[in-house]
Amino acid sequence: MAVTKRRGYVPQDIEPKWQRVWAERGVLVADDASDRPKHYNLVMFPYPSGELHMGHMRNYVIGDLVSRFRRMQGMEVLNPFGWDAFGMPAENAAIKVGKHPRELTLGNIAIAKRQLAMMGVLYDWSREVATCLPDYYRWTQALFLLFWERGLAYRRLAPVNWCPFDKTVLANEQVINGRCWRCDNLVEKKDLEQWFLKITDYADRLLDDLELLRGTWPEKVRVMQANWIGRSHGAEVDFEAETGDAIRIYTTRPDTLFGATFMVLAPEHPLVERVTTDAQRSEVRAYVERARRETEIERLSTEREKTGVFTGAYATNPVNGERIPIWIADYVLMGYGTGAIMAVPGHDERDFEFAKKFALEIREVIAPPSGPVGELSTAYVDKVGSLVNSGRFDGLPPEVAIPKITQWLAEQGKGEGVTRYRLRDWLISRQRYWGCPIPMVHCEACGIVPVPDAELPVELPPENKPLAENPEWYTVPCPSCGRSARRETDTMDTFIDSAWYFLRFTSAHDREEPFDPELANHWMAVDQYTGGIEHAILHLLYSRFFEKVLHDAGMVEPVEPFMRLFTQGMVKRNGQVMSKSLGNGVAPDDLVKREGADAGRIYEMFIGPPDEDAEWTVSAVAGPVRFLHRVWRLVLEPERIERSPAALSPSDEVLRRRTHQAIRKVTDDYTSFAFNTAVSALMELANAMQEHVAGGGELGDTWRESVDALLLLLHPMAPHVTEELWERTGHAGLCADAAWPAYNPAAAADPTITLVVQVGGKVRDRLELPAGLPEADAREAALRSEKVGRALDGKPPRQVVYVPDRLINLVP
RNA sequence: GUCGGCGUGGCGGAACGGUAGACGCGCUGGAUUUAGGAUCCAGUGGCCGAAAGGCCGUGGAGGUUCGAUUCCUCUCGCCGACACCA
Repeated sequence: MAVTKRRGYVPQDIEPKWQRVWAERGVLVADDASDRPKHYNLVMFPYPSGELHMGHMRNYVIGDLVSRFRRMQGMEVLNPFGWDAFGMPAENAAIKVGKHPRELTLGNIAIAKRQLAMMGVLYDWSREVATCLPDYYRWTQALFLLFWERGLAYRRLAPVNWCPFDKTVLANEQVINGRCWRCDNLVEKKDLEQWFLKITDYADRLLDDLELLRGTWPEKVRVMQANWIGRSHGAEVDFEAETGDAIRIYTTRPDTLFGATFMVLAPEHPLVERVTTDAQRSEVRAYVERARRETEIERLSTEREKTGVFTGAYATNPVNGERIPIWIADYVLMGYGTGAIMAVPGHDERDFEFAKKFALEIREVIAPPSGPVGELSTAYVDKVGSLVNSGRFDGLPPEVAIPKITQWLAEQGKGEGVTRYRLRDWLISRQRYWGCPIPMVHCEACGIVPVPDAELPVELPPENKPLAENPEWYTVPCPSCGRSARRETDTMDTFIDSAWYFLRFTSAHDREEPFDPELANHWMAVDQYTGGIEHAILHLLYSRFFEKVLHDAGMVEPVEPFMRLFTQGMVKRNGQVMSKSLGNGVAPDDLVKREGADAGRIYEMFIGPPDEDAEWTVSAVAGPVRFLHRVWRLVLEPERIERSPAALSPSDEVLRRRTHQAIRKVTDDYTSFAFNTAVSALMELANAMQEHVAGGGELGDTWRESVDALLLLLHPMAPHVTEELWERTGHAGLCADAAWPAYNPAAAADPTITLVVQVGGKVRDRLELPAGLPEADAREAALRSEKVGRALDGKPPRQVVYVPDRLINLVP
């Protein structure tokens, strides 16, 4: 083996060199026309906020590892990257430092790009996109118009979540416990004309198609999405108020209709004013006023005691004609169902609590299997038992009564079965500057007019101020009649930008359409998508929605965009998530300077299971550093070069076995994202090689095979050092281009095994025996053991359990 | 409250129902070195013991099994998501 002159491992000397070579040779530039099997490997693109730290890097290192691994396995890998570059933080930061958001954003992109490169992370940069650039957002606008044409974009007056700090509207999903997801300020309610995307039209498919992702998406994420969509089946029922108004309620428990002893309307319910009696009016108004002023967070607290007020009015229960009082209470939400409920205190905890507080009747209509309780001390909410006090439905189990009563209501014209969702339409209007303008014009004569495709993009003006404050920009001729009109000044939620970027990557520079359907169909769906759990709901749900709409529009075949999803855990330091604001991030620059990119990458994979959070321990990086020094020495330093004898020496045999066992283990671990144990397996291989050398083993063909395997297996994790050693050991091409080593099961098989001998389930001895021993022989060998004899006390075992090549258990 | 996830040495963590603690950090002892955050060898869960060996041990209590870190039931603790959705 030709070995270049020995020299210590100095990562800083070799890393930039190989980064340059990979870039020059276009390693990882995807070929649309390749006939190798395609593998679309994608990591969630980031918002370019400035310096990256090793917390961010975990995602990119995993992605890079997968790309390199799949490529060596012979796949044509598409591994693009881009920037989710619109958003309010850039706008706010820009104002603070007196720069333009574009300038700031592009500067941040340059920083991040350099940091990715110094970690040896490769992408097909020829496909780079930034959502804030016109050649991208032109197509975001085109897609918005497509949604509009398909009736999936609409505008309406809506009570919206308003963040007073960011001065914008937020989607429901962006309100966390009543606070803004970005700035954490309390969110207010406001009525505004807003743009929505009709994601509710796709609620069923978004829910049902989660089945297609069973086993390939984390169960946790599937459950979160299902809960978010929140489909429930129930019935809408009309209760007639004494004013003659029908009050429609929604219930999932029509079987409890006979137990409805009062009704509750949300304070915002439109019929509140109409039904309220004069005597109660001032009290009701005061309550409604108070509810309005209360913040979401106060109102939604379950801890809080129920409040409410009687309207003075009554309604008729359609199933039994009973007269029941109508109350107002803020525990009923206008935003769900019909904003009105029938209250069944006997079988609903909230209604029970309310009834107790206001001394309203509690009636038992579902008896548990043990029989009616009579006086209920708590709401009985289970659906087991049978109906009582429910007229001709008495005796039916709830599951049977539900469809029966629903059907009866429909026949009587008093209600119908309905399906409801927790999912709301997606509010996409934002009222600031740094976002994708909604390509619409408001004309007094023509109404809302879409900007013709030929006039796209609607470009942002240069001034960094809300579009609504920029008359020079928003005053335009109507595309339809030519008269002076006003551009839409809302921009789109940035989650739209990221809801289709994976499609744009398949033909990133297409000038005719958002993406080329043929190329999209070639590359889609994404084979492996990797990112943070924080996007479990929003980004993934919206992307799935877009994929389905574009599928329906005939633009792309797959109905799901991401075949496999992996969500990596966060990297913490001192118990807290690495973040800029906490100042506890580990900078890749420092790491590269000290330990080198490769050791950093290995440490990041070795730190723990990749789907779990991990604690960054500075001293522990030493392990990977030492490991790479050892690899370097092992590969370059042994100087005796001997010819392999015809037959393998015992040491060679062991080495060969360990090598093939490592090939199997590392291949499996990379495939199943068990990167931490893959590192262990590689360390074990290096230790085996070390033993071989120390024991005076031959450095012939077997040795060479081990060296090659070590470098190839290690390459996806530590690309620079392996590339350098690959070259120094006389290989012609790049390690990155080399084929993944083949696993030979015969070579990995152990000729002897350690048989664990148990007596009564306790380990008493371990015997070195040839593999594949028949039970009788194993038993004989076990019984010969002195320790076993002692444990058995001379008596023969009553039972013997034999697991070939592993264990024999003698039960006395 | 509901739904998830997780509890294993001083630390990060391994372990198809079959040798608990792989691999690494740290630590202890030794060897070696003109350089490197060096390197090499041995040891390192607890208790008893000079040793051989033995006993205990995966948050806790039960259960299934020849055998349980792994499966089941209950329970405690931590973390996360959702949270008055009728």
